Amino acid sequence: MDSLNLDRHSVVPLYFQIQQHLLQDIRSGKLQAGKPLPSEEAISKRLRVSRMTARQALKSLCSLGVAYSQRGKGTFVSEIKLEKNFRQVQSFTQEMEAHGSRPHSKLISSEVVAVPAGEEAAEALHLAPEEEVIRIRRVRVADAVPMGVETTCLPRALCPDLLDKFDPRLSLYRTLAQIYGIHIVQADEVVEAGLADSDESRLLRIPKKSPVFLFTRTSYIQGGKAVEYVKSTFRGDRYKITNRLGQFSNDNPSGGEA
Amino acid sequence: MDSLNLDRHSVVPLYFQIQQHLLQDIRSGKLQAGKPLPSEEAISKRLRVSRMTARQALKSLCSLGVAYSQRGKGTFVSEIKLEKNFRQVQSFTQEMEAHGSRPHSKLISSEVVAVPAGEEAAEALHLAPEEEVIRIRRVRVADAVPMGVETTCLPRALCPDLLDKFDPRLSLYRTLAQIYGIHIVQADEVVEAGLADSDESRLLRIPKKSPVFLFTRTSYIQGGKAVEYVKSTFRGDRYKITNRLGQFSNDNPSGGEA
DNA sequence: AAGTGGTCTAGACCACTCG
DNA sequence: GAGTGGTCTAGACCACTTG
Repeated sequence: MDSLNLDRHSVVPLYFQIQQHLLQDIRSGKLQAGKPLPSEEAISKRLRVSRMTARQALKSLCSLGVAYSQRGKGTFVSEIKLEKNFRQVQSFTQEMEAHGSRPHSKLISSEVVAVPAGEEAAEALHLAPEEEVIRIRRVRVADAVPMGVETTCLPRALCPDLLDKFDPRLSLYRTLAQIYGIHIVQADEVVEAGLADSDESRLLRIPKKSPVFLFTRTSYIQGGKAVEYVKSTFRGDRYKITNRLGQFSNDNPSGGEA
Repeated sequence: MDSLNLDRHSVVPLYFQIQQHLLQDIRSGKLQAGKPLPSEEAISKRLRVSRMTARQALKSLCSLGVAYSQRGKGTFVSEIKLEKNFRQVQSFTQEMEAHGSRPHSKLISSEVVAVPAGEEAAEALHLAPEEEVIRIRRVRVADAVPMGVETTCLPRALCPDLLDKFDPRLSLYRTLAQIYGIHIVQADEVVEAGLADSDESRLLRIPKKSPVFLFTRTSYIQGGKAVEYVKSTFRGDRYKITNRLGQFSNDNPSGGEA
């Protein structure tokens, strides 16, 4: 806390400089789990910022999950490790890279098709009748091991020339962001447990009726417009799901009593 | 917006009264998806609160996921439905009730045991050597259909007389909260896809080698202390997982560019 | 140029926890 | 009673978007 020199002319907000500094102290162990962080008053006085700015720094640590506040007591370092790889909206590519594996994909097919009304994909993407979608079917591979089969549908209107510009071995999400400015920020996902059919077992090189995950995912951009509908099958013997549940952002003055 | 009378002497914070009012307008359709919410200025002037208070109301809507802000443009109603039942930290009981089913449980066994060091449960709960845990094994039932088998471990030190006071047919989480003041606020969960063994298939009344989910869950209270370790097996034909991914709480001034 | 959200200040009163 | 976080005020300057 002492050694921090705030740069008051930086474009980086003061509260963010403070947040980063505290985060560093937590990671380095200078601030230990369960111990109180400096109070709003203390930060305010020592760094000569207003209390609201100090408060914003502390609250941002809370919403990151590395701290928690108790009225009348203080703000404390959480014992929960943040650094682990929990599930976010991310492509297979990002997920595998975060996990230390080298991902790539084998293209099975890619096409432009008109989805009949009533089909799941048309429902999920709110397509107009007979609106065209781009459909890409790929085998997802990590470190030369086939992990899953994935079929992605995107409304053609959003990315008309995707099939010309997209190298199907690379990350679709990165391509969408770089070329079309489409940033997926949220996804709804249904996971089922099932058995591999003959097609899947051949592509994934596993015995028929092996246990598999069946994913159905709809992805959204900021504001909630659906831009992607994906169905995929992943190997149960090589793939597992890691979730972190809870951690409500309690903007509820009751503090979340139930 | 017009008809709102703020109660300035209520214990309910002003920002929360405003938030609730806007939430109602969104749910009723008076404020439609994609349309701008009243600006901070507008709320501030019309309701005669400071701009920071108006801002807090709007930001709380953002962190609930029902709105999003764009610098220089405004704050808009998100198209994403919030009302759906997404996965939170909740007991089987709560999950089934939210889904409209009547849950109960059949006790298979309950005991106090000393967990050998090195075992998974001891690791997850950070138990001292030879520390005792309470272990409860139950079949989870929804509307008379057996859904899964669940084995829960809790450090005995936290709830010494749990086995006397807990009706195993009811919600464990509710009992922990009511009797011991233990509020589980977060959980880490690993999900695997597998096949039912003979024991599980008998208890769940499904064929052997049916597809199942295998859950391993560690639950935490505020501050990150682990209080529960659960392993469970759920039917793949009757149970599915619904997740909402993403929705970062961006306390990052960059706005989350990647 | 006008409107918007993002940040910041320097105060204030309150309810809560703890010694 | 001293210290803490929760709420609130009435201003301010900035960067950004849009017409």
